[in-house]
Amino acid sequence: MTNSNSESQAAAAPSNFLHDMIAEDVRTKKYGDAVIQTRFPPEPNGYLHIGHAKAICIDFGLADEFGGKTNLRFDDTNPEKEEQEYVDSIMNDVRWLGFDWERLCYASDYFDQLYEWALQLVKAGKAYVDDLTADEIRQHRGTLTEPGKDSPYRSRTIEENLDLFTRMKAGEFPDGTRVLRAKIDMASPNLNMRDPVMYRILHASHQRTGDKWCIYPMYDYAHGQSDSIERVTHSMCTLEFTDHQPIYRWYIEHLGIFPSNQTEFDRLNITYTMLSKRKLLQLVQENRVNGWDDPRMPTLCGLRRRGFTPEAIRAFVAASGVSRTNGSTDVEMLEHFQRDDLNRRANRAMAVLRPLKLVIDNYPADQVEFVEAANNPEDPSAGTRKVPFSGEIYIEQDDFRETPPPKYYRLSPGKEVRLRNAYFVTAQSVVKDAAGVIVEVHCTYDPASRGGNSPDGRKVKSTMHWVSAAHAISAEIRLYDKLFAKADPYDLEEGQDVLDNLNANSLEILTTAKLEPSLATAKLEDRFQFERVGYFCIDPDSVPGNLVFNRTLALKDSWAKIEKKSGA
RNA sequence: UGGGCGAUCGUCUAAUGGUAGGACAGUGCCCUUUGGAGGCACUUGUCCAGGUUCGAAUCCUGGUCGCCCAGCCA
Repeated sequence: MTNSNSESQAAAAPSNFLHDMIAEDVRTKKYGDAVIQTRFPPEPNGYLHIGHAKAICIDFGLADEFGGKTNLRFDDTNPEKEEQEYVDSIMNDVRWLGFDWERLCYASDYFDQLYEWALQLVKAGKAYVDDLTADEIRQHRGTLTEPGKDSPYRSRTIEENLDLFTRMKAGEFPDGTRVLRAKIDMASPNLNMRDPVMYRILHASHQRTGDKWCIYPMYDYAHGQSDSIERVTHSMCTLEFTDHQPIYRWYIEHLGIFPSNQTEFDRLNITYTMLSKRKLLQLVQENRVNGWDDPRMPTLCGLRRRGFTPEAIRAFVAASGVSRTNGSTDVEMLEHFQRDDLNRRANRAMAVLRPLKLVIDNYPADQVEFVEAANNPEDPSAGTRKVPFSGEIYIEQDDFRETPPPKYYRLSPGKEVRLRNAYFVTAQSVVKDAAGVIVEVHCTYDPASRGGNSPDGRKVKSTMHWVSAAHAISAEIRLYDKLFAKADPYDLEEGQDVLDNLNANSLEILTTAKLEPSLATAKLEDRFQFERVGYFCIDPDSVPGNLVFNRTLALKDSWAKIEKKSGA
């Protein structure tokens, strides 16, 4: 690798407080000679979204930077919400994003150990079985401003606690009748320390442990110890867990086990985007979208189907940074990194989304020529292709105006433009239907301008894409817009729900598009730039002969901007 | 209103007592066989008030504002 490359890479690895912290821990040998160990700990109760991508990049990326390891650990302590389908999708999405784990782990792998440790805490008088109902526990917990009250069962003897907890495990009691609690401090200003529940009774079958257990550990009782078992040195999580850090440490200290350390960072928020797993599930269940992988979804599978690339997502995450502030990154930044990536990699093609017939009156009848077109002007190694041209072609309806507005450089009566890679044409007349709608434009071409240049040096202001009518293929085109109508989806009126801010026009399906014939062989995962239009990919709904393209993103459109300004 | 966390261009983020910088967005110009891409330029910021210091975004004090916590969810 060249010097300048490594320099630019060092510059690209942004300094942030997590990086600095680990660098310091390495410098001071906080963990001796042990390697840096991190983990990505999703609960398999939904699909991963772009917010998780940030956590993944942090957990895996930081470990990588310091020569460490990262485990993928499923936080599967709640059998009522978790499913194998989610486990599978999560593994798939992590790999797709470009990461591979050192070990695949499950919190449920540690259920036996966790139970032994619970026994240990009971024997030490640091945990007790509580017979209070959920409601009574809540009442005893106190409020933000008032301390809680001890449960009447808090002072049970160790023997009684041991007996009861053993019988909880043995399945002697129905769901919800008893819990095991840590004996900490009911007056703590931190509500998480007011005797947190360690185990609840749940006669539910677990997707991995089956019916072995009818008591399941709570997150707080499982997470830190799972980290400890895996000898995780740096346990990164999002800010809302900051208040849990004391309980994370309490269990580790009182059990005397490997001291993993938790550090929190800010969640990723993006404008016009909602990243609540619960609400995303609701969108799916209520069919407000077409599944978890609907291309409008911020899920990784949705973004993938939409045509987003792991490279762009990683670049976006790196650029948006990590801190401890609550903010919301402009969705334009995500779009920028995706366009940037696709601009360099995507082959070009011509496709007319909303066709208007253009007839070249002086073009020899029945003549067909093949013009050469660059596959990617950004990358000469992508080569060229031949595109059929004839006297009847389709152009974009937007590219013709009978009475052009100011600064409109495209085709209008008497105006000469270039057809990309082909000829100069001059509009002569229009044909309208009974309703007065233009159905056909007639023009003449300059045979000397083949390839797109006139030998006399004549300039044109505009270059337009086109598709030969006789050679065009048809395809369904799906255009996507933002899923939410408001930059902040949670900007709600009284009584409104976040789903009331859904953008009613987030999907538009075009069925009359005309595409250049080379696109007939497009395959899943192929990505294209339809010149002057946007980036597109093949949707899995495609079948040979009946192609479906998804628009990943539109190209930036400075004409639309001009038009909007003059219209406003 | 108890506790915790935070506050730097419109947005995200650097600067770790010593020139407030980058990216996105925006604006203007140049260039262009994509009104794409690219190039150049410009604009805008340290929450407030005091203090320490030769010097403060950074340290101190006091405010203000925002986020999180009262699941047998994670």
